[in-house]
Amino acid sequence: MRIGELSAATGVSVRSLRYYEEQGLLSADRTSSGQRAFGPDAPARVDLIQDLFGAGICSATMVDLLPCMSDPGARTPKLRSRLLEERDRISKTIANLTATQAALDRIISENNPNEGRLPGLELRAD
Amino acid sequence: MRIGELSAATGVSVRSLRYYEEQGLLSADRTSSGQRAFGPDAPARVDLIQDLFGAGICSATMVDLLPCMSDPGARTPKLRSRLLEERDRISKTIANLTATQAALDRIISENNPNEGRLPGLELRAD
DNA sequence: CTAGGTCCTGACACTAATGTGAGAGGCAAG
DNA sequence: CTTGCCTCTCACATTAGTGTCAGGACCTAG
Repeated sequence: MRIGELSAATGVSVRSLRYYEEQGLLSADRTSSGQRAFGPDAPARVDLIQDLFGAGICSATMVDLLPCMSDPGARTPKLRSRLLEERDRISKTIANLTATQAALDRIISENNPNEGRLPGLELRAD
Repeated sequence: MRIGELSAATGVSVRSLRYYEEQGLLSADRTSSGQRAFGPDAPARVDLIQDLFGAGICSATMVDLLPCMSDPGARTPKLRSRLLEERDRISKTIANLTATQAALDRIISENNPNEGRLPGLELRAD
């Protein structure tokens, strides 16, 4: 699979895919002429990388974590504690986001007193 | 309240406070000599700003949103839809994070088969 | 063989928030 | 007045991921 195909398959830019490889998140064989040749599980790998990026995990951390994600045999105590640490960080982020979302909801309902009411029964705004 | 006090009160660096003011997130009077003088609600405002930053809302968006957060009278249809949009974005982020957290949990339990077991009853690792 | 589309590397730009440092001025205590 | 700490502005650096451009090499269709 060439890089353009992988890009099309995942929706991730060619530039980013090269970056992922550079960071050691993604491995690719090379053809004799030097072009990248990705294996069939590359798209799933890219999807996973994107999810982890979305969770705010940086590439350096991913480099540490990824080996033990696909291969439980790669577990070490340090790696396990690293996983727990990240899980914790995500938990805290979720808690913060949930609180912020609740705050926004409060503001939204203040700003829109008709929320959830039937049309035609709007409150007067003034 | 001078900038150093506000920094101490909130745990946010002086540099960041100046940045918040520059971005229009935070207002400060000036003394005749040009030093910033923050009002008594500045700490709460800074806390709010920090929460929103934590939720991944950038300063430009905050500039739009903040006026209608403290003042429901500032509501406009555009502002309301902006609020809803951000609330939605946060919802999606929470969903993604929750999924990622679940994935990490799965990996953690694979990596740690003794999770939740009583000490002394560990499974053999090999 | 050639033309067009794809790929390569390398380098520089951008964003957004924050760090850091320089040089200058403010202000309160001794 | 001086000393020491705080503040001011300006400006450049950093981080991480991504965009974009340049110059060159590859490869497949015609």
